[in-house]
Amino acid sequence: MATDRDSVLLTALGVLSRQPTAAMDEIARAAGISRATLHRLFPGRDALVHEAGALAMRRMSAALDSAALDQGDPVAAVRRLAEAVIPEANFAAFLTGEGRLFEDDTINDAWEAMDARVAALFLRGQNSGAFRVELPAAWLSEAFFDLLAGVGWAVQEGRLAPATATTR
Amino acid sequence: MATDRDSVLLTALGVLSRQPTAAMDEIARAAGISRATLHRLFPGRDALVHEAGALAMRRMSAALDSAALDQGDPVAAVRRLAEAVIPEANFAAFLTGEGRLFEDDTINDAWEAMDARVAALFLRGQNSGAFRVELPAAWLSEAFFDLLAGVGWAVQEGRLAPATATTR
DNA sequence: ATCGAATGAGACACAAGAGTCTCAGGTAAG
DNA sequence: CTTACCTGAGACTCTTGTGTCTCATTCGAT
Repeated sequence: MATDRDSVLLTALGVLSRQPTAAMDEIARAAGISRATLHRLFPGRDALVHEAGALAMRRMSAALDSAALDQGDPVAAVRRLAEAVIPEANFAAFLTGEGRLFEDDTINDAWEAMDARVAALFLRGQNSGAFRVELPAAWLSEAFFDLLAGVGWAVQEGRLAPATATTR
Repeated sequence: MATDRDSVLLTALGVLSRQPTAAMDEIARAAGISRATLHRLFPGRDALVHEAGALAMRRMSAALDSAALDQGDPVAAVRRLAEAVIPEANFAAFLTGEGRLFEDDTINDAWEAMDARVAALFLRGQNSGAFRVELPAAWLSEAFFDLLAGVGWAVQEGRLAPATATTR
């Protein structure tokens, strides 16, 4: 886990989520390194965005882990989920915006696994009677990530600073 | 309003919402015309995406018009809104995905006007006691468009065919 | 059948970005 | 101090997409 690569990936994430067509040049300058070293760290643009996506996915998964979705009251779990995941909203925005990433099986599977975990939480809440049952849990999960990406966009455009939760 | 330009714009909309970096070549072939005529219709790529965005915005505005948001029961109005606008969800997905469009004042203003109309509906519902007041109406509007774009993405990726409403 | 306008196909130059390479300068370890 | 390694800067090639042009063909109207 070289911290250097990760720090470069984080700034790349920031640049690319604002401008998906940003050139390697701009990414390198934003990261404070030269284009040459950027190519030394990552063999090409594809590898860069791929690893950036993987990092974003790892961060989101870690956020889900920290929320302990399968424990305690479902309502409280959803609240924990929101609090844990909203700080990472920009990652969600990047992932949904960079559609090409879902051509990759690894990332696609990871995303579906996340989706399944959130859907399981909603399903648990529905079974326990805490949530409404009009909508399938899978839709609720989908909608949750849509809203999360929306928060990410909103933060990027500067019309949101300290976003908070309140769900359902 | 020459229908030919519009039909080309519609297919361009379809291609670009799936792949924002699609080349003029692909767009032309998807529209069944040659690259030359595409350039005869639209002076350049910028003009094409700009007009496509304007068309998408016109369609969404028309959908809002048909929903008569300021009349009748707020709950029924939201339901009408959803039914009118979900068929145009792909346009919303395109607009939110093509972030560069919002550098244009015309499109930006039109979007904000739409946002304001929806926010006004939610505010009206809140004032009449039909909707909850925990969330600002502006947030509800924002979230509504986020979900709409999400539906658009979902349809494009084929995991949704006859999407229906059910809101709140 | 003829004329005219629009279209498609292809060639062309131009620009931008990606990827590679070399070389000079700086830094840390010995 | 010296050496080995890493980095930045710049040049270079290659690819890709854009925009423009020309010319032959086709389609429709007269």
